Amino acid sequence: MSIVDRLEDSICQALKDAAFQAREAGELDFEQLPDFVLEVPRDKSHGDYASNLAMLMAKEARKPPRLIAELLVKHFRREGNWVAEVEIAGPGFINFRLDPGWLYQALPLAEEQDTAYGRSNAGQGRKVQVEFVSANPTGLLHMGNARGAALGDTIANLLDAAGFYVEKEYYINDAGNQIENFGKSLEARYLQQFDQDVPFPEDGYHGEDIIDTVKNIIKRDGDKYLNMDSSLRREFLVKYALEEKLAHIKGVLERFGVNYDVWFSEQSLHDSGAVEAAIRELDANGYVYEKDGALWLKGEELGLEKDEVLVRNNGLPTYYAADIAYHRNKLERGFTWMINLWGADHHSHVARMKAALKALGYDPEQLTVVVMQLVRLFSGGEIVRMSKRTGQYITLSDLMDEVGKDAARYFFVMRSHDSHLDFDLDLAKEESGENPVYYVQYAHARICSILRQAQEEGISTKEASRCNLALLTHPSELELLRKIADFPVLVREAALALEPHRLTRYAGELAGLFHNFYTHCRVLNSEPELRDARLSLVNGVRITLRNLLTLIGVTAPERM
RNA sequence: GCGCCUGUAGCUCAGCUGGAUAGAGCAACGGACUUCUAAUCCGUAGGCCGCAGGUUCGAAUCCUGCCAGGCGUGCCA
Repeated sequence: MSIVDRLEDSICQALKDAAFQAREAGELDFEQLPDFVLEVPRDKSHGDYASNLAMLMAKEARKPPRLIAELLVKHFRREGNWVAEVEIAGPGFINFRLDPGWLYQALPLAEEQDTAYGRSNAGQGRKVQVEFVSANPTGLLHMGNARGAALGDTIANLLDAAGFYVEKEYYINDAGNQIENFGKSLEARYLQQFDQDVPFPEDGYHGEDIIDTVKNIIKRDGDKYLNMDSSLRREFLVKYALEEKLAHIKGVLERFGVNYDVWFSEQSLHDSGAVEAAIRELDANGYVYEKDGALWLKGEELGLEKDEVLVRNNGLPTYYAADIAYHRNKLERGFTWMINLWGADHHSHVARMKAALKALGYDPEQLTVVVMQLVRLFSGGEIVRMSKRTGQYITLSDLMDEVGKDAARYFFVMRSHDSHLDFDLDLAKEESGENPVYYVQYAHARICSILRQAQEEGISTKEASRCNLALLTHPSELELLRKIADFPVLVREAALALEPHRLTRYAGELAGLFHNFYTHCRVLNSEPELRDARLSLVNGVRITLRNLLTLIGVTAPERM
């Protein structure tokens, strides 16, 4: 448990005890304590913590909030919770001022836990799966996929740090219509390479990349597929192209710092009969009927807007049916929490997926879909136009060439997932503090520089617990300590909320506090005792920054 | 039409389960380098929190209606 949690728990407990004691003394009347909060006030003059308990009790106790606050304060016990002062303010807030001593505990803790600082056991080993990107293996990764990759990977990192057992998975859509389509497109490009005048399929894949793919095929196998039955030819072409595309996607994601535990093939669900089995189970549960030669799911009965097709009248199961089988498979593998990252264009699928889980007898709450809004690229203040029709777009690979992995990952995580993301290419390339990534990385590099020089000057680093940390009294030092102490709470809460953007926000704040400290406090030229305490502080910031950047998938450079 | 998301400073966005006087970064303006990396720091200015009601001690936050933008509303995925 983090020192912040411990502190907050003990103050809350003392508040509750105070209320019960007041009741015992016959001064206060209530049945049950309301759900009150203990929070950090915006305004520092309101102390380190404030509680609204007295105001919430006013109605039931039929006493003015300020009077209740007085009673609570009278019975409030300060032992063991670092509370130095208690005061009543405003409409009935109880404000607490703490002995700064509690903050100093953060440094020995961070130092001792080192790379584990920030981790917790909130998840208690619960088995969770994060499925993300899952782009069709028929093309290249675009900006939407890139955002999904950065967000998904960071969410997985967060959950891992919060004590969950996490597996990352990529669902390969290697079946169904789009593969059919892919085959037609490949075939057309293939034949075109031999100067045959074949029309390109209307809904085909226009990307230039598949022209390269067929060229590679020709390089390897020549005209082997030229005089061949069309369906057989497509089968060969698709098989080759899927392998190539998938290998490419894997490579790009690896370069982006994303490594999956499982690559799951949709086709395998068809081959194993899992799709059929899922439909049978839905049927057994009474949610399936036949109409117009197709099999339908009784969506309306499950709260959907309309019924949905599971198997088309041509006998082929829909993507939906396969997805139902897929999620059933996930649950059968023992995951009790499934997290999917989907683009906003798939949001209507969320309700359908949850309805299906319900129909299978599972709790829909076991699935959380993080829906991401669209990404717009900006360059020179102008939107970079992308065309799906012509296949002209900036890929994740291009983006990394342009701005680097660190900036790309940081920028994608910076915004809340349900907010549109304007990605400023110029800013991401900028090597200055205007670029939020550099700003944070620079703080880390500066710290490393100080520690390096200390070492060069032969200053031996002392353990935090052996330093006189009470010498750290400058406001910028206290704020830094407070921020470091908060880190484990931040990680836990960002994980449970599935909100990685809290990390980048915190990163900017922590780096800012450090830069401020840096200009106001000297480390190496201070008196030895103070110097050692500050070295310890700076080291605590280093550990926190490094762990933080690691969660985001961004490097923490020692020099810049 | 219906469903989901969004609307907060000039721009890009935070604001956790409702809490005290609404925040950050950038842009603007004014300052700070003999001293551990100026890729930095400090200060100033900037707001009917889309609009209108409601809930209550208290609303950017919850509810309802409206306005604006995005996405969706296939036997596509």
